[in-house]
Amino acid sequence: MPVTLKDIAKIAGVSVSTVSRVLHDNSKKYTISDETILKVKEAAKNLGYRVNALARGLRQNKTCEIGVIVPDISNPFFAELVKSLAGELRVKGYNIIVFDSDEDPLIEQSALKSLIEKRVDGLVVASVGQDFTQIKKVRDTEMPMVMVDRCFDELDVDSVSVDNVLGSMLAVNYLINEGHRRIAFIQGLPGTYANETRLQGYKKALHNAGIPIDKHLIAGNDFRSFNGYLKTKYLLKLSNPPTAIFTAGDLIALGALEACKENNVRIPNDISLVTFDDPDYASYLSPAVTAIEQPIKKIAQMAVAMLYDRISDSRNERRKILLEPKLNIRNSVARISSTAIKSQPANTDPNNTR
Amino acid sequence: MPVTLKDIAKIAGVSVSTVSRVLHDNSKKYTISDETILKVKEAAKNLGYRVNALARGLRQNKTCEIGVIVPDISNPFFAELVKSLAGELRVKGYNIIVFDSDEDPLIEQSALKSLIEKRVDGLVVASVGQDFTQIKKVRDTEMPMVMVDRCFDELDVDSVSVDNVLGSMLAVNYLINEGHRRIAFIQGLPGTYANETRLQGYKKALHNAGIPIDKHLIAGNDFRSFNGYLKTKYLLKLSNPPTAIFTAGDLIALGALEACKENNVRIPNDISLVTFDDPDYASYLSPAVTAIEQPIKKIAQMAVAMLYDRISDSRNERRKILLEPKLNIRNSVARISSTAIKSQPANTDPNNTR
DNA sequence: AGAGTTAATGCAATCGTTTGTATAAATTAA
DNA sequence: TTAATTTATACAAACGATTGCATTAACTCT
Repeated sequence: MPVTLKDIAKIAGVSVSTVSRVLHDNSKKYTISDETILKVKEAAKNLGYRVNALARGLRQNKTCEIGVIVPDISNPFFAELVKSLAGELRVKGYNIIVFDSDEDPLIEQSALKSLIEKRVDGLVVASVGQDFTQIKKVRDTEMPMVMVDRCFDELDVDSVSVDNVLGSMLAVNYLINEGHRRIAFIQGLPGTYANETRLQGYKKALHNAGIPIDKHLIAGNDFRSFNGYLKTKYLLKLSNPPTAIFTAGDLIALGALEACKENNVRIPNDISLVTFDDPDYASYLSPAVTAIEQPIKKIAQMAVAMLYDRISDSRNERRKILLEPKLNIRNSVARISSTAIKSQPANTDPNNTR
Repeated sequence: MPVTLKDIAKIAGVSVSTVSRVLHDNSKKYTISDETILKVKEAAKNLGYRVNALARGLRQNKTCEIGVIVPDISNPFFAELVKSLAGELRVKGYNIIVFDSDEDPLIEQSALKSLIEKRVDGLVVASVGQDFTQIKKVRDTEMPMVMVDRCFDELDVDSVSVDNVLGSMLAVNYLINEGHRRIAFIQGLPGTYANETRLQGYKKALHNAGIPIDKHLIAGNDFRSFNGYLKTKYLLKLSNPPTAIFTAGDLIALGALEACKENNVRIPNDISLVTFDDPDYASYLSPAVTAIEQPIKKIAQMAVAMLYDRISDSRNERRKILLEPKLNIRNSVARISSTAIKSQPANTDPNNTR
């Protein structure tokens, strides 16, 4: 059985409260003789004392734990985010409890339940959901919470994310500048914040350029790679296929690459590719993929700062932070001459055997 | 303030113990009238009761939490491992508390401390360490623990990992069969289990083939990509450079790719590459990289099963499990004719401008 | 020398559960 | 009808810490 204050008290011949003060209480409110301090510390060390965080948390009504929920920790974006959050929080004296909701609202819900029961001091949530009833319930609690990446426009809640609309516009504008007109969008899970805002940016960029939106060029239904694979196959089979694909997430792009490879469609010669998210390996892909980079570290920093503010003072007003994305140009986009676009179908490459 | 059993008891007009039994106790040891059950459940629902896991854990002496420590959660291998562990444990009713030690033994140590203080029911540890004094101390506790991926040969402790020696041999034997003789090894952190065993396999394969070990061809000192980058640059500059590089981890391979790209060294034409670890994106890299795949899901399953055994019965003997790795052949290795090898220096390609 | 301080420590309540034992009322058995 | 049993519930002691208050002894001041 683990050692308790009581055990130490017995051996050191003092009371439990004295032991507690020696070991944990730094407020010099109580004076304790050097001799006692020595005896207690000695005994604690010999017995290998470890404070019971449950008992302490119960008594102090705080746990120094922050709950983190992400939809998919194997997605490099979230892995990096979790790492950054953990780093930021560690220096502030907090540990994190991570839940992977596996893109499943039910798991997310049970994760929320668990974390609340554990009495974490705060929550950082990247929600799967298209629907915010559960999140709203938590917000209406005194539980400090900030949402990251996946949040809800309509819900008044602290949140930090990248400016997805701007990100998509950067990507699509770049494609347009390179001469593309038929630009497909393979989206993630419809109804989610990340997806809707990215879609919105895509549409806005096309609209600004006076390019009508062709709904056959918008496909996809989740953020996984298989979705990218399937929808790329579909797009390549269109009678009038796109000259460029913009994917809503890194995994989708991976799937798109696979589909192109299988169909012997070369990037960027036969079709161009840009993706939202910029994982470390993007520059080593075949070809190096042009991508929208999110400032992950900064997202984590802001989220932690906001959470900290809310923990300290729950009564200030809620904020929604948008950070700037960045376009990293690599080799997955081909320039198309505008004459070619006007005079003939996009796919002019005889090697393209799709 | 959160709702407690007391609040419910007051409203329902019964005692706290009755409330507790209605809400949580499934042992039909105590009979409670339907009327009371209804009243209590009603009140609990109305008040939005959430059990306090701290109080419960304290009383029951268990938390249903498992601590997980990994050296780098942004490494896809560990991200995937954590995800698998979380999935396996969730169905068994356990949550996980993840710590990222950031390859730092001091952080690992403080993570261990935190987790023990939190009274987790068990630990799954992929240790950074070259040194197992801390881990040994934990093992000698009644805390159930299993080590994964990074363990210690000399320490008697439950562990699950891939057969690293075999994995390296698969990789190196394959290179040898393709005609390579000058095979470099870019290693990870020396002194760690994963590294030493992989190095051992590398040496053994060379030895079995009667190829002497050239210590200039063994370089590197951690598992990060920058290490791969630097050491590849170094290897390329050797007067008698290797014809193939075998890297000890996926991130190292990424660094190697970058260095080759910068030096206009083509893979596999100018140099071949094989890596330990096989992340999802490996097949989409430029070129698709031949890699040693670890059965991550199986590692997680075994680890959880073993941990579970130990939690149920701490007195059975400790086991060390080795799982089989798999060689996934892709396009990063060139066949070298044996005549070329015998008659002239390995690098015969005039395009190689290193 | 007595009053007032200060130093050093102990007592006991508390946090929110769980759970063994006790108890009262209702039912059954003899 | 009374003892034995069952049903339904309450009491109270843990779990291991923290912390306001009380207490004792020693010291300082006048």
